[in-house]
Amino acid sequence: MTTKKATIKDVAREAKVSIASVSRVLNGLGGVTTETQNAVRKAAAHLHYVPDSAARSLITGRTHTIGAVLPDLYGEFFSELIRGIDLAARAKGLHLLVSSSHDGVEDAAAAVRTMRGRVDGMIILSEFVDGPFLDGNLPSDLPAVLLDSPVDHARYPSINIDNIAGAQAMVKHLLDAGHESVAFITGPAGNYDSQEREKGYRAAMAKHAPKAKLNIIAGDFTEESGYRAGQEILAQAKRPRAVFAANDMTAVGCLMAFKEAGVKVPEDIALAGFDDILIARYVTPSLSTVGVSIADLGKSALLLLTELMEGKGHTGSNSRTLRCDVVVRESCGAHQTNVATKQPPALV
Amino acid sequence: MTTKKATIKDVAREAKVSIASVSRVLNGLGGVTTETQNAVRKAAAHLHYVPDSAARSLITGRTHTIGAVLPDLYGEFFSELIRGIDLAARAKGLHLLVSSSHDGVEDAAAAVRTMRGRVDGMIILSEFVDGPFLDGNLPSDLPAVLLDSPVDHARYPSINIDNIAGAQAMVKHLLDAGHESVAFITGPAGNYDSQEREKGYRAAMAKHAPKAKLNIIAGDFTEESGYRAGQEILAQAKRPRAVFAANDMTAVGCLMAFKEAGVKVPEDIALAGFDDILIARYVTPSLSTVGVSIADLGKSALLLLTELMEGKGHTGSNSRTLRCDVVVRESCGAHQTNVATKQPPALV
DNA sequence: CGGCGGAACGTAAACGTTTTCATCGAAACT
DNA sequence: AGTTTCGATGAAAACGTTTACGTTCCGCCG
Repeated sequence: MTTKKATIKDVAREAKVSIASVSRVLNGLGGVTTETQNAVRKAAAHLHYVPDSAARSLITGRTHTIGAVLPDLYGEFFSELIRGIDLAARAKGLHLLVSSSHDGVEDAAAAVRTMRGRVDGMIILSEFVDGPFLDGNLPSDLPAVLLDSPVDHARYPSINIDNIAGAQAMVKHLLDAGHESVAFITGPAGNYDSQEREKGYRAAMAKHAPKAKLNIIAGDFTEESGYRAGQEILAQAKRPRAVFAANDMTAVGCLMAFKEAGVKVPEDIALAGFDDILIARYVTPSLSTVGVSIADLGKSALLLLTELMEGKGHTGSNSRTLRCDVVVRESCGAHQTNVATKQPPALV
Repeated sequence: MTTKKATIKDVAREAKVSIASVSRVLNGLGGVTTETQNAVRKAAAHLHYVPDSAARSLITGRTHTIGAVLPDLYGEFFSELIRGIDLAARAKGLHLLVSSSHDGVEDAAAAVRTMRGRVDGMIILSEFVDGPFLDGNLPSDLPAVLLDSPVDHARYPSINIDNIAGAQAMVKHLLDAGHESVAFITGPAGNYDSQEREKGYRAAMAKHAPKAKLNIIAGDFTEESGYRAGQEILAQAKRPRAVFAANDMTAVGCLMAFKEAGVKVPEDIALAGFDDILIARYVTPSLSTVGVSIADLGKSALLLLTELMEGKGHTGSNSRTLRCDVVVRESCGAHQTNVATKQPPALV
């Protein structure tokens, strides 16, 4: 990195060709002798030439950058998501412009707007986006994919976690483990994920324990709310045999309440969460939960976005849904080589 | 977002002025009548005009974007760091280009190079950077600040966590709590943070327990290595009364080994980590540790970077160091309103 | 041998800004 | 009243590319 930066003109002069030829060679457009190709490459290398991305963007209209607009996520979710997006983006030769920590509509709108013209596409994860928001803040020709969003917009596909199936599977698992009554602690009232998970809970109960009564306690995804919900549950006349919290932090709070009251988990009451955050493995007892590969979510989003960017418009049905898995640990009472639930031997 | 995008010419035509005046108004350069100002603003608003950032970058040479190059960090550290940087950047009207998950020199070098020309400055956190790396991959006129790096480069300042002081404080705390012998579990051999923390351990021991023998076990920052180290410690002829691990994950692994062996923490042996990751609060017993405000680290880095970008070059001494604090929880045996270690009443 | 097609290459326009410089008029001075 | 000064404005250059279009040259076919 010695002197001033070399331009395409310098390369052209050094290689004794026109700038058009330099451009052709460096972009691999063909129509150039191998001879001049070599001359150009040599000159470019010699001068440490790097094309000016601003000039290029100006004329091509492409930035080779995609933008990610994210809310104030908890650590792990955030890092995994970015990791997934970034890795996939790099593989496609794209840069990643990040704007995180938005906690209001106006905040998110501002972020989206300032990215205008700086990106070729966007990945948006925000509970505030809806149809009007998108129509009002996104240039109509900018490809975008929505993450974990209920909105079904004609122009923008979305990728969702299969909350319903995941919750359903966990509730079934609890039921199968012999806990005939299971309570559910919700997330914040308007939250999409929470609503979906509740649907899963209801569906599983309806299907596998039709005569059991539903037992739904309000929470808001915080540890604090889980703690209160736990106390509430202990105060109930007829305690449930198991508790399924809408996310892991809530479950952890609930666990604290149980511990404090001397109620044993899972012996007295089983417990499960959703998300499989890192902490889940380290609380005592370790927390059974529903896991999602967040990195895959990010990767899928980017891949879908690049498809959009490469012309094929949103056909209206390219939304995808990502499956999630029950991860069994100690808190649900069905852990380890449990002889009772062991599989029958294979027939061969 | 109705039609095609409006350019400065369109605004000029609509406002019946020259493009120069439009530019002047929109950039607040003065030398324009309030009358024309209004006309321009009105026209711009009417056309939904947004200046083309590529064209602007092309001529001004500034991108209003800063780049962050980061390794494969664990969740919380990563998200907090980005959050700190992003928030500070937004406050300064800067965008954030992220490239994460680098696990090799070549990887990091590539990331740095592709950002060339797209950013006005860089924040780099990588164990691979050293003098030659910087000289070879960074344009000489590009401001950059290093995070948590030992390199003392004339051109690039760095911001470091005060590992030594933090470790020293924790060891002193353990000693003060009555644990006369404390062992130390290191991080990976070449790791800078680990080395600094070890220095702190040695310094504190030398100062506050000069006759005690040093007891250093090798680890590598992983939970697994902590587990092995824990077993090793239990096998020692003369067990230490306390263990200080170079990071929290190691401490957690160590804790698992102790639990498994039926050794009680902190009664039989006290334990402390470093980093204050989220998990530290949730293990049983909760882990005493040394906390750092990572978000502040990111924020400081950005602020320092903007100073560099605003002209005042690196004076050679604008490296900063961020203090960290002992956070006392259960595992060190000095928790709660411990009368023995209460402060004497103030003299007034 | 003349015309023609195509490959290689160069010229110049275009992208949308910022910024220098010249112009113009009016106000302010002598 | 003539001249100067100054503030507001516009014309045009410049930034570094890509790309449409022309030009040249060569080989080929009729």
